[in-house]
Amino acid sequence: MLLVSTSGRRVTIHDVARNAGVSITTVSHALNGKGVVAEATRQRVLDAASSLGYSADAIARGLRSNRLGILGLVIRPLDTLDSYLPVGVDYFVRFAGAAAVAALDRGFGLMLVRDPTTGSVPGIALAVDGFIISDPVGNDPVIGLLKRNGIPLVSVGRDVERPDFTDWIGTGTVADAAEVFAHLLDRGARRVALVAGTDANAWNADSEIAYRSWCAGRGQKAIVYREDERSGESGGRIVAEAMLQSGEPVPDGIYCLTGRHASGLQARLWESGITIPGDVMIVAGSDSEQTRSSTPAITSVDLSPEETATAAVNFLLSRLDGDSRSGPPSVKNVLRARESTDRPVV
Amino acid sequence: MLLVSTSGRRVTIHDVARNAGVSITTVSHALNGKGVVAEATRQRVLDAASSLGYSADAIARGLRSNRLGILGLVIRPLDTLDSYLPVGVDYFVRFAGAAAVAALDRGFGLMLVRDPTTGSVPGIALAVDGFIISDPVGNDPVIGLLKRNGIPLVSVGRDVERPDFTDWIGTGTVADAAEVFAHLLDRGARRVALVAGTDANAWNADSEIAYRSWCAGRGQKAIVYREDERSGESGGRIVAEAMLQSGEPVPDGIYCLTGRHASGLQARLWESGITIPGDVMIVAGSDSEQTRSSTPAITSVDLSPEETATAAVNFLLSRLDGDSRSGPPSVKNVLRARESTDRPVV
DNA sequence: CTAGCGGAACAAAACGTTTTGGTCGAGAAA
DNA sequence: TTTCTCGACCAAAACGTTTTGTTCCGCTAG
Repeated sequence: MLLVSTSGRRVTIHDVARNAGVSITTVSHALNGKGVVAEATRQRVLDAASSLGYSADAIARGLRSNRLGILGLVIRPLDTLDSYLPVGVDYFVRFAGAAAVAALDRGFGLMLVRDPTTGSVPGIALAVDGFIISDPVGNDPVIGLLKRNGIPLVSVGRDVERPDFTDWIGTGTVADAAEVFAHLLDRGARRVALVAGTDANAWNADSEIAYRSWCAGRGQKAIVYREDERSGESGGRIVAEAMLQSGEPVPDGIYCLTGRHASGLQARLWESGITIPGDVMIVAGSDSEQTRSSTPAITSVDLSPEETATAAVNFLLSRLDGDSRSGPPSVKNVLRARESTDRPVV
Repeated sequence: MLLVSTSGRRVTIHDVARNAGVSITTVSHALNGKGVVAEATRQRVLDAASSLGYSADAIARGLRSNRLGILGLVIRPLDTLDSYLPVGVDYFVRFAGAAAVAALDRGFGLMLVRDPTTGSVPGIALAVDGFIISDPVGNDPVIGLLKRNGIPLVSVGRDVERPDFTDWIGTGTVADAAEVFAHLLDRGARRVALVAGTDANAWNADSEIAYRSWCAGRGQKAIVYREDERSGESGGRIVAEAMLQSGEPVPDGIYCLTGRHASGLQARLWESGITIPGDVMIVAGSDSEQTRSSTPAITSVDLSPEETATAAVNFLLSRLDGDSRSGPPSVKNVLRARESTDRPVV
């Protein structure tokens, strides 16, 4: 005997119950392994469920158990723009994509959300199970909003002005910087400059801190340029211009965080007769299509977006499971050496 | 008098009702403009709601009205890869980002979903209000699955093997091709080749159709190369190699759909002493960081991801509103002329 | 023989909405 | 006066689950 669902409607737990000749309670228990059901009954329920193609309605389940099965993702650097123009797109699409995959693998969906503090947020945005905030700015209002609403969250990169918030994943910024400086030093650089962005996030802040302390340790004067992330290659050219006009000798090693800046910077220096890596070596802080395809190709830090995203998802889910002990995972990035620093080690 | 919510719990419609001294029915009606409520009462309810900071629970609403407030997005070309490696990242991140923004603006969230036909899908994926499928493959199983489940969907680019499915947004593929060929012809190309990808989507298929019919119209022999999208720049080099080895003269105009192929193709030709645009002109079918930053910069079709995504969201939402008349919007792309075709018009 | 226990099942409550189908008056039409 | 209509409001059902509390029954310990 096979009673099909009552009508053309979605097949519900009631249909399964009727089919298996038990109550809906028993069905729920059998399917979720909750109560105590006889093995024979359990089998009967399972059979009925699968033959009917039943799967529990996620919304109804969400209503009852306050678990929707969705994670929210806010990529803050993309919020500072009017449109989602390609600023370090390479990194962010890989990050978002990998986060989606990791979430899916764990049975969750991933919802892309724009800054939920501006204007009206779809109510659904605050109904998700937890949030990942990528690269929060200082004292980030998004973190404030979510905390106020009691929504679990985890960030990628710390909030530099919120020391009490510790649920963030380090992105190896300081270690990366150290590796870059060592790389440049090994190849003979003696006057290393830093080109940072202007967003108030941990990447910029911590890179600069690492740089200054490295300078201090070597007795070198710190040379720091800052340029808006959004300005892209032309911003890199502006920095190059500033270096050329500064009256000081051009640095012989440059750590330029943003890939697009690095590309423009290199192009401009090249045009003014400076050879790379002969006269100046350049390292970009974020590997991208651009640093790979520049001529010469630019040595870059591969920020491991896939690993970072997966770690972020796992970290958030462990928090959701009530595990508040486990510390944040740490991700190891790797420096991709290319022609822009292709000099013999001294 | 201000009665606060009963406890530390979420503030519900009951709290608002109690505060305003009306029934929850009236609150619901007042807030949604549904029934008929006296203006004074409506005000009272609105005040109570805002003073309590009430907003309806999206999940409960979803359960009752079968509207979750989420749109699903599946970017098919990203599914053919193991990881979300940067294949035309430029286009897709802009597309996904713009879709998220457009959805948010209309009060919806955007959920990123991987191919829901493989493995177990989170139930929530099938609970969303509608789907956007970007660049479906022929007879796409994802479209099949969604249709079977009665979930509204819209695709970007048609399913080439599903002529009965008409809810797709054209991406101007044929018009783009025509413009490209005219551009090349105007600048003296007489032997134009097409380099397509291998994915079974409309972009590849329709571009080739347009190309062959253009060839037929001019009595030119069609020269078509196909190369896996995933192979990136090295794939472009492989095609260049094939052209050089073919025994035939190298084409004097090349329409290469994938940006990364175009970049590698150009580099390889250049290395073998062929000048661009002098000997060969190249046009890429998809504008990207790469085509912009190649040397020489490559003339490309700007696929207008922002406009396309916005159109897709609007189209889907109009379908959700039950408007089945309005045809799909059409998006106009623009050809960005650069150095790779910088020859005088003959 | 009876009280107690525990396995197996179920009825009903709960989650927070929206919607259906009322009730209750007051004024208009007959 | 009676009947209708309509504005204003509300009680209860419904959405599809999960969870709580209960019942039933057979068995064992006393």
